[in-house]
Amino acid sequence: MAVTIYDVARDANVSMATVSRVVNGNQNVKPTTRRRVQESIERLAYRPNAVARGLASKKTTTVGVIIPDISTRLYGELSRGIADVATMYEYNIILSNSDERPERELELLVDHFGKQVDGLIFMSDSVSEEVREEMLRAPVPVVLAATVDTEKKFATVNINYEQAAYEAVSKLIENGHQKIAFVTGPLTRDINRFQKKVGYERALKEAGLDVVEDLVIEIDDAYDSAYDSWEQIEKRTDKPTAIFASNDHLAVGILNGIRDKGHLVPDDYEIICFEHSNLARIVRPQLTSVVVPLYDIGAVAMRLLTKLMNDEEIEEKQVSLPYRFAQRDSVK
Amino acid sequence: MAVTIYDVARDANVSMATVSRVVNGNQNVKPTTRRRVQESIERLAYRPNAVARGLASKKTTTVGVIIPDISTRLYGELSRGIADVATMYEYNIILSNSDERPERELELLVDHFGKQVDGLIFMSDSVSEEVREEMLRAPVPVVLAATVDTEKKFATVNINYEQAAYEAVSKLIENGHQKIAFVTGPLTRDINRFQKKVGYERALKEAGLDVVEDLVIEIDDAYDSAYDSWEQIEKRTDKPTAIFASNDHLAVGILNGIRDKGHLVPDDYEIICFEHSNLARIVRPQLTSVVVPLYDIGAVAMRLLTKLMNDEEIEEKQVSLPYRFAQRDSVK
DNA sequence: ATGAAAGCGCTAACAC
DNA sequence: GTGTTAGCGCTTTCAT
Repeated sequence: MAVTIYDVARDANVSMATVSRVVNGNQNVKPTTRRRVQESIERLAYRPNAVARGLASKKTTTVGVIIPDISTRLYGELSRGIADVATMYEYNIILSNSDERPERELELLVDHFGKQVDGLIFMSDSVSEEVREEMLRAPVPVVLAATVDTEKKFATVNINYEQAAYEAVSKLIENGHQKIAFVTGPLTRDINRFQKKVGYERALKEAGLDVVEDLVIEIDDAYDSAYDSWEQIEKRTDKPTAIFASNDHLAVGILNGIRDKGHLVPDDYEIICFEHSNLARIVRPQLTSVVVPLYDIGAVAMRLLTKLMNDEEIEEKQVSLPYRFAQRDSVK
Repeated sequence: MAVTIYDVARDANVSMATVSRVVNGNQNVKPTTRRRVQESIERLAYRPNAVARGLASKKTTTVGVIIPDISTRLYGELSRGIADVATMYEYNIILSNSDERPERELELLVDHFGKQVDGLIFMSDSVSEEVREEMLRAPVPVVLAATVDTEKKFATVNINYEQAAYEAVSKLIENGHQKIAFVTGPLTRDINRFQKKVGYERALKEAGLDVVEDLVIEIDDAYDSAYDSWEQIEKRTDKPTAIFASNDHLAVGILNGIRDKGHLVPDDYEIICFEHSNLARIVRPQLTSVVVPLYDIGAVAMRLLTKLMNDEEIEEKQVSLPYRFAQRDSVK
């Protein structure tokens, strides 16, 4: 049996309450008894049982993190931001992958709340009605990170994807392109449909260009899909001269597709994308892109959550972080 | 206040014990009362409190995962393997980043054990004496994943890095190279010093080649360091004609360094490396490499842990997984 | 098949 | 400044 607070109390000749006080840094303990208790703790190698503490205090110092897929660079980086701030505030993290499946997200929410997390950070490219309702019923604060909440009901941390997409496409238009493709993962995902695509179309319209549905190329969100898609795109009579890609691995797929066919970027085709990793700097030519501050989104989301958990006043629950453009070599 | 097992018991006109039985699927409940209890659970929206359950049962159905850095592809992939098997066996994961810092690893171990995890998976490129001792004292099973344990005291899941390095370097030798550099992250890390470097040297010796310390190029384990290092390497009078890199991002750094100077791979220099991500397939030329089954290492480690937690018989605690070579274009 | 009751290890009033 | 005591919400003997 592990040593408990009671064993320490007996050893130090004090009550459990006093031991509890020194363990929790309560000031109302005479220095001499504090020392005595600390010695007993040391000698017996006492380690507080966080589960018992959690039951008694109703705080677990644990937060839940529901994430689509931790093995991607995007969510790996985001998680690191969350984790570092969590460490700073002495929270542990229970991390679960949802694969963007609404039923799984729902299970996970119930599961995490059952584990009595003190708060939760949720990430997904779209939020189903059931998931939204479950989060609205949450017994603890919830923050959405890099996740679009069209109804503005939740605390969120994002960048303005719509505006960034608009600006990215506008650069391509300024360079004289008339036919610009938007290569994207599933448009069933809110972030693609209601943010990036909308920004893309707004840029086109404002420039007086036609919005051609055929130039919206919806594929699996994977490098290989993008690579393979180029062959199809190139065959078109009305093929694009520039590509706006939803993220960097898609962009690199297109880029390699183009180059492996013997064409040149940016001479024959220009490419711009959202950047989620160092991939954009690794490939040749390096990709011009919108740098998404993933780590910061995670960090700010976690910081926001700590405030919510402490019932602190929040000035603004919908945080929009700045992004920047990295001018590199895939756009002239 | 949340609804408790007691509320359900009163509502269904049974004792807490009976509610507990139906919640836990115990067969000793009359079907009619089972139904009645389930209806009450439904109506009151009762959700078991996992913390209370953990305190009473001494099982939290949570495992700890201590990992160097979740934002890297290597550990992201490894984690996903762990997480998927954990989900399969209905465990949650508490995930913490150590950045390979021994003091932090130690804190984390104590922290996780305090949270009463039922088991723990530990990853690190080297294991300090203090960390080793803490894990030996662990109150629950521990499995090392992708982590070298020279003394074979722990349950581990790995590939044979030494042999793989040996084979990789041998390929380069077969192609006629006499001066082969080993580009690696810090040699303070056991996996580099006692596995990969040893395999590299064994291949050299067996082929009757000199082992030149100058050709062991120890740098920060980062793309940019590798990229920058090429400039220095190239200046040497006794420069290598082939490179064996400790991992793919290092290899790509070297590759880009070489190409940006106007040289060709594999014509001027050949490169082979350990592969931890799809980066090796994304760059041009694609990298010939040793494919490390990261996902599987994670999955097998977690599976092993479940057996240990269930006191099942283990045939072999030191698991060595197969690896394979991907023959691509950076080696002729 | 069901219930009563004793904890699990700790926190948090409250009393002294 | 310190001790007493009543829970926190559940599991788990042990009776019946």
